[in-house]
Amino acid sequence: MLILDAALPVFVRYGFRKTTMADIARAAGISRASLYLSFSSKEDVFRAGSARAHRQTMTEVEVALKAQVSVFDRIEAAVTTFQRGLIVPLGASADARELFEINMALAADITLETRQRFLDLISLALREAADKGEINLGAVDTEPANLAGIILAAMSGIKEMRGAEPGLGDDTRLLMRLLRAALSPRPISG
Amino acid sequence: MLILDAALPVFVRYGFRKTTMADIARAAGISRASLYLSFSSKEDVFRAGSARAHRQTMTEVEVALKAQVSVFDRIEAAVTTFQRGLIVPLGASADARELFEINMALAADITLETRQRFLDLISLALREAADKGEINLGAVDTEPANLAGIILAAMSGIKEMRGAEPGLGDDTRLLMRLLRAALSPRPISG
DNA sequence: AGACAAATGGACTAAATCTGTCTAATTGTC
DNA sequence: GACAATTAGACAGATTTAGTCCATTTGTCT
Repeated sequence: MLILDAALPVFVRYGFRKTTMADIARAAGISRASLYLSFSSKEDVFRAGSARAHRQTMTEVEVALKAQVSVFDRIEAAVTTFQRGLIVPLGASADARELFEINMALAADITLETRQRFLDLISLALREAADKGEINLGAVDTEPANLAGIILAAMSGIKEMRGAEPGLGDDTRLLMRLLRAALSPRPISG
Repeated sequence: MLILDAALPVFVRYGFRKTTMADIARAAGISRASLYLSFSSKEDVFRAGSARAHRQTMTEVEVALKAQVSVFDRIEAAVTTFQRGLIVPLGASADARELFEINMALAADITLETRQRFLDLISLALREAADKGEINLGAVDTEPANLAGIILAAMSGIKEMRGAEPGLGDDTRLLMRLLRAALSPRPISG
């Protein structure tokens, strides 16, 4: 949807409150009347935009998890994709907090569903890798779902602390090295 | 003035229209009531902020023109300072056009005075350099004021075309090399 | 040309927001 | 406690916005 592609950057730039339907229509290159033919309210635009971004990002995440590389590389790619699609854009906004709250008020279901689906996909990847002997879960003695939960929690924690700073990528890579070292079936050094 | 230091980034971020007195007060860490103790209106805040930025930048420009280096280096430093203080910040705004127009509506006098003063300073530097034989104006057969005018015009033209792109600095340096080559008393190649 | 659907400009009301002003209460300082 | 500075909060009036509606225009198809 072209309108949503135009609307999301406007929300990111001005925040929800300061963004008007006229702003969105202008950005989309249509009239305000036309905008109301597609969406019934500003909340509606935002909800649809959030849903679109979540759907789009998850499609990319699924692609990343299908690549013919190690499970670590696939998970790292999935995490990076998730961050770039749903975390960094919000962090780049001057009104990140407002947008987060509005998103939770208007599109909590989509957001929580997406988060859960991301968890499931990571869990599945870990479980399959464990079955193939690619990784060794015995060393950390836990279920794939718990590991996936840790990864997601660390991601949001890193985001919380670093905001839109460049260090975000570094911390994420460090997290991935940790995972790699902990789950590799053979000792790293010896 | 702390309030103005806080207010200007807000104007740059949201534009004049979308910026409210509540936004400015919040950014300055004071109450809206207090803000009205110092300024009588939003226009007043903007005007004072513009004046402050212009004054501050011109002070820096004067310092740059006093350095003990070649007239070319002094002028280049002055131009860079001018750009960094008054051009780039506006260009970084999403509402650059609105801010420019508002500035011309509310603070045209300050802006034009500053521009004229900048012209005079550059002219003076060129004239003094010519008197000392550091540069040769005969090759271009014109007055220092005209040369200064060209420099300022080229600056605004470059800004117009490149916006906030990184190429702005490159074009400016090229302009300075041109100036250097044209005014050097001895031929560059022989 | 004529028929048809989609998009538009513009008008409109009600609700929300913002401005600028004011006062009583609060805060911090001497 | 006295004092000045700052504040929260209320307020009226002006401006902006949301959401709706319709007559007109635009573009497409036959």
